[in-house]
Amino acid sequence: MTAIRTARERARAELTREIKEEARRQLAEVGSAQLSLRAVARALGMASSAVYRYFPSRDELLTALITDAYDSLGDAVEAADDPAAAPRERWSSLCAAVRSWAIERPHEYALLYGSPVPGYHAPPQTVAPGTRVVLRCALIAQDARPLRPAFPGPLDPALSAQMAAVAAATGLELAPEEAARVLIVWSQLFGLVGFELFGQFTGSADPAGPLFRHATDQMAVYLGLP
Amino acid sequence: MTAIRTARERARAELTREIKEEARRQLAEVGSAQLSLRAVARALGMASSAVYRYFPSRDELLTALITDAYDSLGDAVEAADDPAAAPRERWSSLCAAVRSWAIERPHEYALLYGSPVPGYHAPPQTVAPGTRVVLRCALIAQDARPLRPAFPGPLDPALSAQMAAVAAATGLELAPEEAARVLIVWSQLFGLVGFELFGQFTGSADPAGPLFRHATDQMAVYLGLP
DNA sequence: GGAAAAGCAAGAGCGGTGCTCTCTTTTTCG
DNA sequence: CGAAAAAGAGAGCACCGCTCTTGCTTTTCC
Repeated sequence: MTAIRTARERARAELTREIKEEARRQLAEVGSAQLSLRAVARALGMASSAVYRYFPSRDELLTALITDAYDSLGDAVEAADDPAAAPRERWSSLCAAVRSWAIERPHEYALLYGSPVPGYHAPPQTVAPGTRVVLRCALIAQDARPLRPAFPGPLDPALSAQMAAVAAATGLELAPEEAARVLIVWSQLFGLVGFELFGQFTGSADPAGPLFRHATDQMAVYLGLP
Repeated sequence: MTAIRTARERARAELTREIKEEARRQLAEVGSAQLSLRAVARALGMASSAVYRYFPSRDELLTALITDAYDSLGDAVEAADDPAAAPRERWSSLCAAVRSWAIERPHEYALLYGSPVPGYHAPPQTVAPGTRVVLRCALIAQDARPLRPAFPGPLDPALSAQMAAVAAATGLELAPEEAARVLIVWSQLFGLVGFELFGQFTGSADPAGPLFRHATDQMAVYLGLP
């Protein structure tokens, strides 16, 4: 967080914030691919070329929205998780928080977990905030150790090595098999949310709330939470 | 399938096919939101306005690509499923087929299961071909009955009613709890594939093949396949 | 304090897009 | 054959991302 010293810097920070705010508003209305820098500028009463002083391209603006969204989701998830609660409660709360966040901001969710925006490749700086949710999942699993045994079956050596590397890199105390379970339930969680948001459950589990709660309960059991 | 009688109708069908073909080619290169009707027309050596005689809008062209893609995926999945094989083999083959299909056509996969195309809402005619994969999942489960018991826990009455309605509508002989398990593993499957394609496993389960196989094996157990 | 440097807003302009309209040509069919 | 239907081509509209130039303001530094 760099300190703001001059009035110009203050104005710049303020306007940067306003641009993102307006962009988020339009994103919610028309979606990421229809998000127009010119329209944002118009809404803010400035020339379109002026916006380029703040974001060098439309993709850079989208990147800013992505990192903000990851942070917003991370905040929501971490706020919903009470480390003192029972492991299954923690897991249910996390899942519900992800789902609520997604339902309230479908377009932002799509920005994070839908198709990568066309022609756009996620820059490295979006990686760190993007891991907060899965880290929280892993933390819940770690705090709940020893986990109940999983389905039997040996772990592929390659997978085992990957999981050991992840645990080492993140400092988590999780056996490879446990880390794999975390990744599995994590992807399952977002598979469910994505399917609900993008209409795949239309006509079957519709509304998807009951299936979601049932599925997350089952995932807690699969994960081995006591 | 309406019969083609005149030369004009034949030419129309042929050109319709060529437009879709070229559009698919460009889709693979630049993604759905960058897909340009004008560029398609240019590649085909025709005026952009002429394409509108075949597809009244860009969205209609995308819809055609979507239904084609659903059919292509459905074909691949059904071709990969040998009803005479053991249930777990059937399930593994289905999962592998979905993954292969997706990896070979990431942009088409994104069109189906990524964010809905901006400003675009899936028209009803895409619903039917979109259910082929989940129907095949359900078929495998049905053929494998009796399924091994799931994790204990009562089913929410609302969910139970939804699942019973689905089973009735599709003619599947699946208990509500079993139908719910099918939906869960189905969404899990696409959660995994989507995460791999959209880069969420980058840095952890990377490459994602081992995790994918492990996860699908576990899902087969969860589903209760013998 | 005042000049130089840096930052900023605005406008014009380029090439691209989806889509519509009009005009001409080609094909079909009574 | 001739009318009607279908198809192609081109111009044009409004919008887009992005660049460049032109003035103006603020900051910086001597």
